[in-house]
Amino acid sequence: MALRKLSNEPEQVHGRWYGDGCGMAMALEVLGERWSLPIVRELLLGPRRFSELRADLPGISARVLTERLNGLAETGLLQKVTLPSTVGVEAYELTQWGQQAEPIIREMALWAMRSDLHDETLPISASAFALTLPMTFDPSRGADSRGSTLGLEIGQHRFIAWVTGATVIVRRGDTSTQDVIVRAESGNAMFALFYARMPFVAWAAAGEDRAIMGKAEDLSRLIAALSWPEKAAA
Amino acid sequence: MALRKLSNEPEQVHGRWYGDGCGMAMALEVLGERWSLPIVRELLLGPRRFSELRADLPGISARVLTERLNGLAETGLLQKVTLPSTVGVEAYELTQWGQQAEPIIREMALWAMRSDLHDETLPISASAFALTLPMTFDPSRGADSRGSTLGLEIGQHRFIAWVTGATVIVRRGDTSTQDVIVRAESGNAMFALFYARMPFVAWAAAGEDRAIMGKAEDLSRLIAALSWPEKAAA
DNA sequence: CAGAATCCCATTCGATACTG
DNA sequence: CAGTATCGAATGGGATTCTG
Repeated sequence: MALRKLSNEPEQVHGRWYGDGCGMAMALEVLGERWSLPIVRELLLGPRRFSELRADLPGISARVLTERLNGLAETGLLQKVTLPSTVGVEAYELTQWGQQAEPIIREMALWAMRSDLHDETLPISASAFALTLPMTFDPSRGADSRGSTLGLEIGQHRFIAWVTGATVIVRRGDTSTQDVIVRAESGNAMFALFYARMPFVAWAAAGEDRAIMGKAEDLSRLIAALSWPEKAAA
Repeated sequence: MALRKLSNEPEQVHGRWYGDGCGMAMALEVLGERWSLPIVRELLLGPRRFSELRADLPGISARVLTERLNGLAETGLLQKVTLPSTVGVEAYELTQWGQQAEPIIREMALWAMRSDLHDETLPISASAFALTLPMTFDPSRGADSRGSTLGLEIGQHRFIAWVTGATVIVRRGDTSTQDVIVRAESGNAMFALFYARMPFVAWAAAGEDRAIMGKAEDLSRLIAALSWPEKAAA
């Protein structure tokens, strides 16, 4: 294994461990199990509750989610917390180290986006969409919105985003006071607006609960600064 | 699934696929199986033969290696080639797209290196060691070696490396004509020299087939510019 | 709602042996 | 050397049920 032993488990010279001193192999042992990375992705923008994770990761079973959360907590990627805001609500939050896995997820996503095999029409979670903004932001395309803030409402999810220097910051947060607010029912609907670049009016009319409120020009400027990676693979 | 269907496989709504439009999920479907990323890592610095891969990935079975090579070839990450140098020798080579997976591996490795759980004393392959050089190179630490080249001899492996601008380039290649040549029996031995920073003489004496030949000061300068990430996790 | 406990099947992995 | 073939064992993980 590429992990120091956490407890006194039986010596397993073969078995599941790579036994490889390369850091990548150790990362695989911590994050390589099925569903681990999607869970981390869902937590990157803020703590989530068990049922929220289940809802945002269609296909995961309660059993596997429990196992992964416990495993990731044992290895120090996340921890169970009681949210200060509401009373007694428990949630899972990335540790600092877990948060630092973001570049791994970013590079995987950017790599996949460049492939013809990637199917953008599949359902995409609110978090996954929100994370594309910093991934695809290209500061050379302008969009210095003088501190203008964007509110993103995707189903029940609420994010705020703003451009600072060469990057976009995204967090979960209250959308009500932002300069421009965009609402849609799903990440895929947001994709149509931000990357397929449907005209605002047509886009808003194409769904039940879609809206663009506030300074639409700020939104235009941000969208213009996003660039989906070009397809480069066979 | 997050892959467009490659052929007419049975519709598998559940099963192994994430069904997630996020690029990361697609990457997991292509690269997430056990041994896939270690195989790609071993190919990053140049084509390798079947038996070489087996030797450099201790623990992989012929069956799994075959399966992975075929699978990765199907998805376009690598291809079987006949090496031009020797007659009729077949090997596996990354495609351009496969080569672009390097940032994924780099971020995973850098992330793991920062963890206390990472055990650097485990065996490390020659390729994995060679790949650490560009990962840990910090141009702000000097080491502009005026085009000086380094030959790395690790067991039967031969790499050349040189500093260009802010990065280190590493490739498989002939070591005989380089400015300074380092030879050792394993990646771990190299680790002791480059990162544990044993004094050259003591280091060379600590193993059977170790040597530093040529301009030792060039080697010193390079080593001084490498910085293993600091441990940052619990 | 948040998980623990069972059950059970499909897959996968690894070891060994075999072949062109 | 470059894989195939076969087989046993482990386990991953989906579905269901139960509990506090």
